[in-house]
Amino acid sequence: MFRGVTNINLDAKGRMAMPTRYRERLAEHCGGQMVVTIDTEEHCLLIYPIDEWEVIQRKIDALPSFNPAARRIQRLLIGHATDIDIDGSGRLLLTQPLRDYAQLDKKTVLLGQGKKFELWSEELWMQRRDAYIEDKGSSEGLPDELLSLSL
Amino acid sequence: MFRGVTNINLDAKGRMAMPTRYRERLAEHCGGQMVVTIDTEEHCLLIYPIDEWEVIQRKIDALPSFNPAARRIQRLLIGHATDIDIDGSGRLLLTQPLRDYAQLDKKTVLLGQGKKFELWSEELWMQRRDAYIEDKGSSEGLPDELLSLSL
DNA sequence: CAAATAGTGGGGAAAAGTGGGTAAAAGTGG
DNA sequence: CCACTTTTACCCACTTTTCCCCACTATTTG
Repeated sequence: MFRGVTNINLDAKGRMAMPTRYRERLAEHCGGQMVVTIDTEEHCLLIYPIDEWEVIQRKIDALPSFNPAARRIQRLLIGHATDIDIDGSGRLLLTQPLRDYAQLDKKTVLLGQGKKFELWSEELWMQRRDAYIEDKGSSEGLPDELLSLSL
Repeated sequence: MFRGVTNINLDAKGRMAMPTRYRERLAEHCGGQMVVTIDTEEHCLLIYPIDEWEVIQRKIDALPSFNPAARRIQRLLIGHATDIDIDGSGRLLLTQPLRDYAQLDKKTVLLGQGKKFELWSEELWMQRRDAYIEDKGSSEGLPDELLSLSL
């Protein structure tokens, strides 16, 4: 279970140093093999350990091909999914298309999100986060599981 | 069950000394491993023993990814959840993002709240507390469990 | 009033982050 | 098919930050 927020600077080559506290787990869990793809709802990247990703890809593959929404998800998610290994210094080399999509320059933010990570441009994340915080109390559309949640 | 209110000064490095009366319980209960995250409705921090937190995270993780309200909670709560161990002197080193969110400078207030703690900036807490006291009698919207509660 | 315990502050070793440089590999064109 | 160019990946060294530990001060209690 990943969690927590980390500010990370990409270097001139577009490499992202994975925070050390995750590295050991990732190394033993999947040998540092990751899959990076895009979030279809937000301009951020999703970073999965390869085994977690494969489970998800199988589910997406199984969606009905003639449903337009399903096709959209398939093309976007699977189409952008890129295999990237963590190098000897614990870094991920992000490809140009991925960086472009999420508008990543130097300053980025990595969010632990359970079985995956999200990578945001710092600027975009701040905006999104502030919007979310403003948004409190709007409890329409909450799933029942959430309404009964006791924190 | 934690309870009670304590005034605590953060030091120059942003460290918060956990009151001694809680330390022993926390040490044997979870080895001093804590998880600190933000409250999505108020500008304060939530501090959980790690085992309590893991239960909550599993529930939140399981929420549907395409529900916007669920995404909001996931990004805010899990995204900000930071693993922090109590150091040899019984202190928690709070990260910059967490301190920023709750507007913590030096003077803070720690509230025991059952299975978790809340940490407020003293100033914000005073305001909030006064507002709550003013607000008495507004018993609309109380859940049934509360209406039938006998103190 | 003294001793013990809690609170506070800071310094330094170790680890993490960062930035190239070079060698190998892949791609391209003649 | 070979040679040249460009890209990729791996490695090493340097800088910065983190965190751990120790010492000092304040406060409480017997």
